[in-house]
Amino acid sequence: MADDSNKTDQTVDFGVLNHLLGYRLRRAQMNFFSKFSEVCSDLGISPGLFAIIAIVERNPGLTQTAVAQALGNDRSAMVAAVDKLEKMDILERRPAINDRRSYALFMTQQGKAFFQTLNERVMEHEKIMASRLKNDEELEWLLNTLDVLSQ
Amino acid sequence: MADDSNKTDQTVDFGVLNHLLGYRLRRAQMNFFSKFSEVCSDLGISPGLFAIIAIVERNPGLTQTAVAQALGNDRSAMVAAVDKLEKMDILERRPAINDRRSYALFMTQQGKAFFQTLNERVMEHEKIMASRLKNDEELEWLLNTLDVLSQ
DNA sequence: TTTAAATTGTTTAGCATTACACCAATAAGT
DNA sequence: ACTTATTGGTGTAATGCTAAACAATTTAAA
Repeated sequence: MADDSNKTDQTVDFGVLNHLLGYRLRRAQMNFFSKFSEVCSDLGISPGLFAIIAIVERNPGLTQTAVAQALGNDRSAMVAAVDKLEKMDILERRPAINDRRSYALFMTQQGKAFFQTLNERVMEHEKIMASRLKNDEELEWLLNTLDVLSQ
Repeated sequence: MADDSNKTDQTVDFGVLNHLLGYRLRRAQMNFFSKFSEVCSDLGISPGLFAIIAIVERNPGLTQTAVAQALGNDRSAMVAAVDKLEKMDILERRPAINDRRSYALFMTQQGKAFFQTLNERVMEHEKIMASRLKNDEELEWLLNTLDVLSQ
């Protein structure tokens, strides 16, 4: 009806926004981000830090830039992150054996144990969110579809 | 095999990260964000600004906080955004008729035309991304699924 | 009616993220 | 030997998000 008076009713028409993948993706991702923070903030771990830990845990000895490239981050952003994780005694820098410029990243003993509990929490949260889907097949389909849209 | 030597091979094992919805969502959303910027940065419109315009276009007369609540933003973040959109002559603040505290937001004449071209670009980009999916049914399913994961 | 509480737009500050240019040390290619 | 590329690191600017505070104003309570 598009009258020129002020809107006082509660309903808001989202129009094209409701059919845009980008907007829906943003809402879903922000929800995951806040939920993740609720679950892991007391451990001092953000989603970004968790990603770094997960990569180093599965690929011990990677250099900082290798981790940054894998995650699509800037090299410079790794410095503060690794500094923090090193101070938290989760991982450590060791001089690379064949390149005196670079460090190789390894989990500390305590870091390995820390990742266990951290991973448990994340997987628990993941299960809760995944339980909103119909079945495992739908979850697999969603993961694949998101991957298709990521390149 | 988890040897203690430095990794020199190209392949990186993403481990649990590959199966986490949050990580896949983030990658997909970041891809959409950068693609959106490529398409609309010359118009000076970010995804967040587009959302505001889309809401005001469909709901003329909403107050700033009403738009903020609809989009899940903070009221304070609206100020700079509306300032910018007002300077770009896309929308305007009018004093609310029944509340001298608040402004009602309306599209300008030029703003309506601007939204036309802006919307065309966004929908074109949307079609390209959606074409990666199998069919319209899959797109609808994805939109619904993302909505389920957004609350 | 008077008073207290809530709301609106706004400003400001802090925080994290991202991007970019730059640097010294080192490695690699010619 | 010499040039170029790479690595970790620093600094900086822009951005987005939160939270707190504030004056003006509205609403609710007494």
